[in-house]
Amino acid sequence: MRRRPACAYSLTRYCYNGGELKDSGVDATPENNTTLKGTSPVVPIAVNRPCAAVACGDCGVYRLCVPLGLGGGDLSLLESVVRRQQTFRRGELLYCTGEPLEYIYAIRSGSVKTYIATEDRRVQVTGFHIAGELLGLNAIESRRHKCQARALETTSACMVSIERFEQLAKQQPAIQYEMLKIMSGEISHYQELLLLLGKRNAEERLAAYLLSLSRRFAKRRYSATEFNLSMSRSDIGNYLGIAEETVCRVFTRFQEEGLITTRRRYIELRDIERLKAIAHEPSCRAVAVAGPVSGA
Amino acid sequence: MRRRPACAYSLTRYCYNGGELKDSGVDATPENNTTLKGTSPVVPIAVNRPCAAVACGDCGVYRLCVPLGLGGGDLSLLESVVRRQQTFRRGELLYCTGEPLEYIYAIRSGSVKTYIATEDRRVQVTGFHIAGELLGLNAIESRRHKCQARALETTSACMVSIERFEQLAKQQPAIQYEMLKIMSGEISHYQELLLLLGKRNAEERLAAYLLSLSRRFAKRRYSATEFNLSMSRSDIGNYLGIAEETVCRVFTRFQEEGLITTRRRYIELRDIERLKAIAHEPSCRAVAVAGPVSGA
DNA sequence: CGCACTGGTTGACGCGCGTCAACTTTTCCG
DNA sequence: CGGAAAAGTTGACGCGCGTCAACCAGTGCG
Repeated sequence: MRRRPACAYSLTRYCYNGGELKDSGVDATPENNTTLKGTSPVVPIAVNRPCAAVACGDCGVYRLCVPLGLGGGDLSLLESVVRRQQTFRRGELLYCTGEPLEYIYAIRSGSVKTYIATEDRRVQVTGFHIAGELLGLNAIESRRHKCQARALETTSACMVSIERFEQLAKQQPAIQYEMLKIMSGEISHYQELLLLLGKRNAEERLAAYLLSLSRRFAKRRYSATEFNLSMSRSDIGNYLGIAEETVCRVFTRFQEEGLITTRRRYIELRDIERLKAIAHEPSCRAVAVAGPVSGA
Repeated sequence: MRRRPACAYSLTRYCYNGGELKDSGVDATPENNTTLKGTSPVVPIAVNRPCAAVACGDCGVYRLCVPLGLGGGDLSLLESVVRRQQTFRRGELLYCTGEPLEYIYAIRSGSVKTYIATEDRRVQVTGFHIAGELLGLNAIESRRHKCQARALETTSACMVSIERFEQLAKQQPAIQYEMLKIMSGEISHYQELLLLLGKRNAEERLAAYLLSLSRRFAKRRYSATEFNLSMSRSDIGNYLGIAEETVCRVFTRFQEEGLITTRRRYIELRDIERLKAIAHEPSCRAVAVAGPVSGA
């Protein structure tokens, strides 16, 4: 019952500095796509870029604005709640475990990872968040952040004061209800992730991961088939519960099979259908759509 | 890249009938604790029992009632929303994936498992829910249930009409805010579970699992050190992402080490401190408490 | 009472993937 | 520009745990 070797070595592996980095500005973005030798010509549009702020209509907070009737002109009510966006550089913390909850963050551009750290120096990345997504929702209960959030690249976020938000929400149940819906969706997301971690092997996890990213980019009007990963192999592995080396190996295998093309953080999905088959995707959708249907 | 054996065999393993059972009434509850030969005498109080309804003050819905000022006498407002409890027998479904969301369930006694099933016949148990906990929250966004909920034993639940609840919530933002908090807590719970599935070995998972159950029972005024598991080894393994046989083996090892005593579904925690050490529990608490503190 | 069935337990075996290590490529910064 | 550190890649090796299978212990039913 004493510590088994499996854990002893984990200690070194997950002894993690939290990804602290000197800001290197924009990373790995193939501004110079010419570095890609021999692969298909890169379509010059729609690849996700840092610093390309999404339009309000593509933004996660949009769903919070609409019920206030702010879709059209008057933004003054919302302005009173939203503190204009702040920019975080790569490696900067948005918030830290244990800190009192002050803001909900809505990412306008860039990307962020959230992670929890245990005292024994292990880390679990709990999510990657891209433009249009919300951060900090799981702190509402305890009033303190339960994870760290760190910018993976230069990131701009709208900060919604939780205090003012609550005042507003008291007058406007609709806005709060939208919030409920977002959180409900988040719970479903985590449940699917559980399935991934509990029942899938490395290939299935990575295929599902790539497709999930693809879908989220598509929703934000970025290309669904080629994008730059802002997170390292190590972060991906940590998130999916597999070793960094396994991520590499599977990516290599995928590439040999013609499923994807990678060059460091740039990735292109070349056979989405087969990726879906590996990830059991059709199944998931079928299940979601299935079931007896009646009104409301 | 073609299906690997690992998955092929999984198919049989997780080909699951969903736990359908003829109702056998109360299961495995050692009414006859005399069947325990040679172990320490069983304390006759406070072991969790099926059909022992919790008091309102220990119930998860209590937090929904208070903001309405119903703590004291007038329950009429709440009565308009809560449909008096319904009883489900072991193996019965409370709701099914794909069904339109009609009720939020508050468990008054008994226990329920929730699980998602993929088309390829694999199953992931996403949670066990005991008296005082809420079910169905993750369906609010999609208006359809995203998982199945099945009674593990005879279970009584208060059913809150989601429609009436929403009407009420429109007039009473406070009640909705309580809901937000509950869901926020649920998200945190899933994040911890992710850590468990992604970074822990079988012993760590099971130790954490037992302690989590213990804490939840204690919160509901049941014994924290001895209780009856209403779920099978197979369900536990599924939930924790390990094989049923591994659950058995680890339980056996724990027992040999004097950490627990088990006899089928009855379990007694005999050395909570060492269990916590295995589960890295002190760490978790330390982290939760740590961090710079200021007001609000 | 005895058979069937479900749930739980234990042993044998082997594979997926974690670990370690060596190496390459890219990025960083004086 | 040049050295160092970080990130990524690849190969070798072995262990934790999943799988298979046999068996035991309750429980229900004819």
